[in-house]
Amino acid sequence: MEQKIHPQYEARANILKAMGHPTRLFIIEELHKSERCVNELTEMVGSDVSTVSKHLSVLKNSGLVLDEKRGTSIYYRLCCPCVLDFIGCIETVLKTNAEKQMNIAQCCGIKLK
Amino acid sequence: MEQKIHPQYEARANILKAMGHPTRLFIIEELHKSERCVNELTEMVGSDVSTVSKHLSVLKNSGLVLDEKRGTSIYYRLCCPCVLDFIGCIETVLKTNAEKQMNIAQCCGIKLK
DNA sequence: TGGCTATTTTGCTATATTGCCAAATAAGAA
DNA sequence: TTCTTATTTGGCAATATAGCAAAATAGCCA
Repeated sequence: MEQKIHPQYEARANILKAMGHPTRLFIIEELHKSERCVNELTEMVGSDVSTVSKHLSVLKNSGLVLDEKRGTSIYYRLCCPCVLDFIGCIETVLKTNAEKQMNIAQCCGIKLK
Repeated sequence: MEQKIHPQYEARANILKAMGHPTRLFIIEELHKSERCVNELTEMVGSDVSTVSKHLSVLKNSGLVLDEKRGTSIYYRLCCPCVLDFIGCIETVLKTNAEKQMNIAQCCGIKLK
């Protein structure tokens, strides 16, 4: 039986899956601005520190971030800043969808603000 | 209580999540080459047609693909081909990780083929 | 109409993810 | 050493996802 979906797709999907969570996406963007320790990120995210730690571990396992211990804290930073280039395209998708919905609404005679 | 993670991140994460599955990633790449109907994709993927249909519905709901009925078949095509630009960066991440692992192995005196 | 083809939906089970709490770990300061 | 801070881990419940098979739906053609 032929293997149709190659391991290559698994590897790529893992990275996209790691990015596919609002909190992790937020963290990625934050780390794009500057490195941060768990404590700081927890403050920004607003959920339990263990939750943030687990999100960071997902990002680390997928190879998207690196960590470095300095003093009493562990600082995380983005491994490949190019992942932020995705956002532009994603915004294009979102905009396209929004416009599509607007057109549908207008065709139905619904007035939008 | 301040809302820390904005809806914007939810929307973006949804698109990344939709891409974060090996089969769906395969389908996206296939649709990048040319539009395809469910039948053709099912053949290529090698799993049940209902499974492929569900994956396509995920991609459609996230706005990544469009469908058009022609004759008895429904043809899917990529909405925003730019999503394929991600792959280059993802490969960079994967390559970086692979090299990191190789270095670790070499430091441990493990010989690689 | 009935049969055929293409696709989607539903029902189901197995598995994975999320997020919180509490406990464990690590390391610096007193 | 004990106290404190920073982070990770384990346990657990709620929720979401994946994939198959069967049933339902839609549209074409004789």
